[in-house]
Amino acid sequence: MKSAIPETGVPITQPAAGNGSDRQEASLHGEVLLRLRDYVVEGNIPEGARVPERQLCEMLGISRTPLREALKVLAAEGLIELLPNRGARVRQLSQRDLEELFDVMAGLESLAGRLACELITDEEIAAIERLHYEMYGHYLHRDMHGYFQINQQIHESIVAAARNETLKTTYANFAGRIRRVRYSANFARKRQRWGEAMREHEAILDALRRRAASELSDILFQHLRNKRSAAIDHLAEGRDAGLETAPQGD
Amino acid sequence: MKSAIPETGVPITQPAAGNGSDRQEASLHGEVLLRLRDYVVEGNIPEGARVPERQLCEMLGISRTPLREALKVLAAEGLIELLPNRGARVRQLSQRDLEELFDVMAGLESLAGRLACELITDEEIAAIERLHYEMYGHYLHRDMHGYFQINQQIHESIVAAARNETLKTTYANFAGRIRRVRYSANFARKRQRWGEAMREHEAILDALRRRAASELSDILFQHLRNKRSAAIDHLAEGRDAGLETAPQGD
DNA sequence: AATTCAAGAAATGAATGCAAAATAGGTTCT
DNA sequence: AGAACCTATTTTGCATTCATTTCTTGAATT
Repeated sequence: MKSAIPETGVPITQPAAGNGSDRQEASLHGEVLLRLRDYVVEGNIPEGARVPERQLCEMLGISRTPLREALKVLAAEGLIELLPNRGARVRQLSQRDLEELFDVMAGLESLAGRLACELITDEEIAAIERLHYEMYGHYLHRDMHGYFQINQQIHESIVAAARNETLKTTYANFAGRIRRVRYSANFARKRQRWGEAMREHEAILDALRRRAASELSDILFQHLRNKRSAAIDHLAEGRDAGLETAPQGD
Repeated sequence: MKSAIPETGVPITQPAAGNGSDRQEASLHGEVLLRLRDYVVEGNIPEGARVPERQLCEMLGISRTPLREALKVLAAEGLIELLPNRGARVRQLSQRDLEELFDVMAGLESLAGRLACELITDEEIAAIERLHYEMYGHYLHRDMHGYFQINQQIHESIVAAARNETLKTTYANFAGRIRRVRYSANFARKRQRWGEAMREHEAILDALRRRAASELSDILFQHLRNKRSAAIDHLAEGRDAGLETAPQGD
C-alpha cells in the first residue's frame, strides 16, 4: 500500500498528558490539532503527499469528525491544502510561495524589532547579547547546528521583546510553515554568507542598544532578505538536482 | 428569546451561485465558512454574544458538521473563541488586543510599502495619486464616509503593489478582525487628526514616487500608529460611556 | 424569602451511517 | 499492444445519532 505516513502511531490516550508546553486544549479536536500540526511541521509527511483520513484516524485512535475539523484548521493555516473530494495534501511550496513567506517573516521581524525598541529592558538586551556571544562561539567553531539554534533563539527573543502576543502567534505560524526549508537554508550558508550574517547580527545588537527603531527595522528586514536569498538559491539548486521532496510511494 | 442573532436566515441553496467575488469554494463547508466569516465581520452578532450552533444551522439550512468545521476555522482566525463545552462566542477584543492588532496591521502595511517600492509601476502610482486627489476632495467637503472608503482603497492598493499574495491574505485577515472598530475609529477623527492624516498621505505618495523603501516603511508605520491612537482613544471613551456592544442593526 | 440542590431539558463533542464522488482494476475495442 | 470504457472498491462530504456536559427550572430546606 502507498501509505505516505510512517506508522508512528501513538494513539491519544490522555489528553496532552505530561508534556511541558502549555497546551491547554482539553478537547479531542484541540489535541488532534496540536499533534497533527507538529506532525506536519516536523516533516513526517512528505511534501505533496496525500493524507488519507482513515489512516490518520487509526494512527491517532479517533474518529473522522475531530480529525476533519483539525484538517480544516491546518488548511486555513496554510500547512496543508484540501482538494475537493480528493482529501488533504501537505502543501507543497513553490519557489514563489517561499519568497513570499520569507518576505512576510522579514516584515514581522522587522516590526518586532521596531516595537521592541519601545519597551525592551537593559536586562533583555543583555540576555540577547549573551546569546550573541554564545552564537559567536559556535561560529568560530564552525558548529552550524549550535549556531542555528542560538540564532533562532535570538530572533525569538526579539519577537518576545516586542510584547505583542498577536505578533508572536502570527510569527510562530509563519515560522512553522517554512520550518523545514528554513533549516536546510541555514545549512546552505556558505562561509562568506555566514560571516555576513554575524556582522548583521552585530548591527542588530547595536541598533537595539540604541533603541533605534527605524534603523533596527531596516537591518532586520535586510537580514531576513539575505536569508531568503540563501534559502531560495539552495532550494533551487536542490530542485534542479532533482531531489525535490517528492511524493514518496510511487 | 436569547437569540443574539437576527434571523437574516437565507439558507444556502446554490453554492456561491451568482456572486461576483471569486469565491470558488464548491464544498458546503467552504461556503459556510465564507458566509459565517462575513456575517461575523460585518458585525451581525454582538461582541461577546454566544453563537448557538443549532440556530446557525437552521439559518444556513445545514447540519452541524460543516458548521462546526467552519467555527473551528473562524476560531483559528481569531474572529470567535470556543469555550469548551460552552460553544462559540464572538471574540471580544480588549483594548490591549486592539493595540496589538493595530500594531501588526501597521507592520504589515509598512512591509507592503517597502515591498511595493521594488516593483511598483508608474501607472500604479498614478492610480494611487488619482485616489489621493479624490480623497482630498472628500476631505475638503468633509465627507467622512467617502474619505474613509478611498482611504481604504489606497491602503489596499499599496498592499496589492507589494505583489505578495501571502501578505495580502494575512492583511485581509487582520483587517477583518478589526473592521468594526476601524470603521468607528475613522469616524472618531477629530478635525486636527484628519488634517494630519492627509499630510501623512502626501508623504506616503512622495516616498512611493521616489521608491524610498525604508522611508515609506517608516511613514506607513507611523501613519497606522497614529490611527491606532485615535481608535483606541475613541474606543476607550465609548466603553467608558458604556456603549460597548455594538452596532447591530445598521 | 432566599439559598441550595436536583431532575429535566438543551446544547455540545464525538462516533457512526449513508450517498456521492473518485480511484483502481479489469475488460473490450481498435 | 495500447487506449478507451465500464464496473467494483475505496474515500470523501455531510447528516444523523449517541453520550456528556451544561443550563434551566422548580422544589425543598433553613
